Amino acid sequence: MNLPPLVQAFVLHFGEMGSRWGINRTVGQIYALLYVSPDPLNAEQIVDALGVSRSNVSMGLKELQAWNLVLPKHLPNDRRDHFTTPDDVWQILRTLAEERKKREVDPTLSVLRELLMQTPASDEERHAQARMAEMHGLIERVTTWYDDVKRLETENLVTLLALGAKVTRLLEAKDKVIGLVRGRKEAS
Amino acid sequence: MNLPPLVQAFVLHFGEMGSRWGINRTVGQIYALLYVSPDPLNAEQIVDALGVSRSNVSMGLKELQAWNLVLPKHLPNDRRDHFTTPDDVWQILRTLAEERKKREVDPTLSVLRELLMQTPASDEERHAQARMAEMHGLIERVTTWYDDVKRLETENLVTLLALGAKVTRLLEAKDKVIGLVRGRKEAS
DNA sequence: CGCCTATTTCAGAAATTCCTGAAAAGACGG
DNA sequence: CCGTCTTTTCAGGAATTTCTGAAATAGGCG
Repeated sequence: MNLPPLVQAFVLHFGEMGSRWGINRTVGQIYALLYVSPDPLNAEQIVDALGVSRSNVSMGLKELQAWNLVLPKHLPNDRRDHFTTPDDVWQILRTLAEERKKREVDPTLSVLRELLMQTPASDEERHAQARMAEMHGLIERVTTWYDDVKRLETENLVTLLALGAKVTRLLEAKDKVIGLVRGRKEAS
Repeated sequence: MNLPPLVQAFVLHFGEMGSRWGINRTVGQIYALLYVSPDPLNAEQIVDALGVSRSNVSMGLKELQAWNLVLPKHLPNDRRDHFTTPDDVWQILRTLAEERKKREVDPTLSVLRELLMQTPASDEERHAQARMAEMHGLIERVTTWYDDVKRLETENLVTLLALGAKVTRLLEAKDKVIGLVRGRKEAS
């Protein structure tokens, strides 16, 4: 690996974190490299920068494209594929949230729904199903909230986050706040 | 494995999802089993239910306790340790969020801070550092919001989630809403 | 088409993670 | 402090994941 120290430290960190994030070291490193790179890179440049095999880079890029975290970009007068990460970090956050939800939450939600349809055959199953219903209810509430929030423009998302703290404090005097929102809604 | 069909399906699913969630199959299965079990279980019962080795269960329970997802519970007249998951799913969500942040976000935040302190030695490093600053800013905003929200009582958290959608829509007419909140704050 | 360059596939090697059985350590009552 | 029951540790085997090099495929261009 032959990179400026700052870039190298960043790339190595992403490689190490890879396993905690459900990707492998090479994929983490490729993403980090593309993220900080001023221009799109081709596979050969990634091989040189990271010192891994060409085929490993090919597979890594494929996976990153499946995650929508890396895009192919064609340069004029160059047959080779070049790759970049999207510039906008807020868009990256949205993509990440969406993909992780798809992989980590949706399958469970679907299994829960299926199991909740079945008729319990014993007290033990009845209790288990009640617990599954609690879990299902929780996930539904959170994902419903997420489905709303994910549509926000970046500007509004930032505002919502910044506001979050304040809304939070107001909620501690809940009745008052609910009255306020109701009143406002009727007035508008 | 000898479990009622509903429970077994749930347990097997958690086992399969384990790898996507950064835990191994056995750990996922143990958690699922304890989650739907009406009473605390001891290690031997888990071994019987899942058909894995005693030592594997011991290690799995240790890991789940490190995640604060499983608690030891002592039954009277029984020397063996028994284990449960906390009942309240909202508390489970908080724990999960906290632990994942600790493992998946905090180390990166700390590396980013460190790298942002350094003086770039080239244009390439300057650009890389600017990108790291963008990432750092994003994570800070999100975690600041999270730090606020995580303190909420369950009741208020549920309200915030349910409200989320509505706040969202109001934000599309941002100036108006900001005026509203400012006005309210001054009035209170 | 034939040639050249770029990319993907894939079998198996390498590395890592997971799991087990055996042994050690711990905990308690007698 | 001994015997019994329980839990933990850990070396090494099993399983899985990752990575590589070689071969196959693809995609122009003349």
